[in-house]
Amino acid sequence: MVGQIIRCDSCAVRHRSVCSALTRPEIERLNGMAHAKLLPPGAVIMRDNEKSSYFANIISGVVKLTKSLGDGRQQIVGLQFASDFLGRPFRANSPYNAEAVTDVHLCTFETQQFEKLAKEFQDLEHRLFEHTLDELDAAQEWMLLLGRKSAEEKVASFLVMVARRMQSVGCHAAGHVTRFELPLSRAEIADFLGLTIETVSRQFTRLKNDGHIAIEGARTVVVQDMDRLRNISESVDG
Amino acid sequence: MVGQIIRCDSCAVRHRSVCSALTRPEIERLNGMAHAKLLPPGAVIMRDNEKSSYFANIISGVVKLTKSLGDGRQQIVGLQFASDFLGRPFRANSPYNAEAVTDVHLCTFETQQFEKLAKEFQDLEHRLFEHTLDELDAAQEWMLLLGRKSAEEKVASFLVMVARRMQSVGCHAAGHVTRFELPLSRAEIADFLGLTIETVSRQFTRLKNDGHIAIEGARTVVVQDMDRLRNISESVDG
DNA sequence: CGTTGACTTGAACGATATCAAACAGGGTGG
DNA sequence: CCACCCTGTTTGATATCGTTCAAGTCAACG
Repeated sequence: MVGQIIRCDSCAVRHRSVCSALTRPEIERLNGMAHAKLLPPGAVIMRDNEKSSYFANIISGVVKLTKSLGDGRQQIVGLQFASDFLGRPFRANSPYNAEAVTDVHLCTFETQQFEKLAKEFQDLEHRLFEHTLDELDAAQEWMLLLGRKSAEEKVASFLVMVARRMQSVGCHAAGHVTRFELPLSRAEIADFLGLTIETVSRQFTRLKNDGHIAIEGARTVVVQDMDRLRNISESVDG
Repeated sequence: MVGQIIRCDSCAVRHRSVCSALTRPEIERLNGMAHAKLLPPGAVIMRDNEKSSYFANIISGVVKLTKSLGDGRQQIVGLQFASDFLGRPFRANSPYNAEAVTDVHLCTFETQQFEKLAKEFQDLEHRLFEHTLDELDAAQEWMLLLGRKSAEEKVASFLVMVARRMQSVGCHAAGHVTRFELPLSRAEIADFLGLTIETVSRQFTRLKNDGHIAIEGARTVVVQDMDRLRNISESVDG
């Protein structure tokens, strides 16, 4: 699980992650403090209110960030994909649980070393800042969804978001059809949208019956018309 | 409305705002580029998706950040109080509307000048970063509320949050009683909690009938037992 | 006073939750 | 290879919470 030293040169997200802020000599330095980690689905990466000993870039896979109420109700407050950064710099404790959703490939850095590096190279801290701003944008967009959208709009929004962030497997050139795998189970989608499993399922079959999507074995979705789906997600018309 | 040059020395939030990161010579420089603004309730400060020409520290008052759907449904995605910072550094357009809720006293900075200053003084950018992290924490906490809490829990959470951020007017020393003015109307509270005006009103009278709070003329609330209210807001018990 | 706007209260409705059962696919042991 | 279970998903029936629609109250103000 805890792997060997990373080679930044051959890193899949070298130019998309926070590392892209670093110059040649700086990346060498980072190289020396990076460790690979391969986690199975369900593996806990960070725990709410507890100190985490490392930060990480996601090389591949999907990570969910969750918060819970005392009685077990849960809410996913963020989904992180390849090239995203995990962990709160300059904070003692994690404000949420982080858990691998798929197989996840991480590139980890010991917190103190990394924060020191961030202080030293302003561009790195700036990149972290930019990433945090993106997270804030996403969070506030999701607040609008959670507070004001109907179940159908929520599910449509979710599909649009996933389609945007997952690599599309189907024929992209041939037109507007897009096929992709859902990284989340129905239960996780429910936790993301503030709904129950049953309601999520019903909305999927509704979208299917209305001809907006096709479903292949619960996890694969084919969007017939992405613009139409986007309209549903924002309730542009009936 | 657009006022004169600010005197940082006598500023009420000098040591709590992002300015606290600045040393003597730096603050002098900021002093030169600051302009006071006094806005009435309802005044629009920034508009979703539009460029804003200035950043601002809130000297006094409350500002709401909102996002809307095409058909008018609205969600408050952030509340900003005295010493908070307004505006998204390093972003072309505002991701939300910002509107004065009360009379608001702002200390504004022209965007380009200010971003230049942030680039120059790393501590200032770092302070902005910290503030953004706080905003993200608040946003994710609110996602849990919007997605998973009942109407009663939402209203209780709102009261706890306001009590924490507004200056308490009542007797604080005498025990657990706390009296404060709500900065938001029922309609605004509804937009903040993802509820309707009617539901908010009903939950207020419920909390009142159950003896958890007293209400004086719609805008003033007296919390009888803050811990009890906090328990309701997190559903610690029945 | 009469009007206005913010808030509260009531009754009926509807969207989503809850409870319960059926279904489907994948893995295991016989 | 099949029967069986296990888990995730779908579907159905009913309940509930919050919304919607409609009055009604109250204080501020002209």
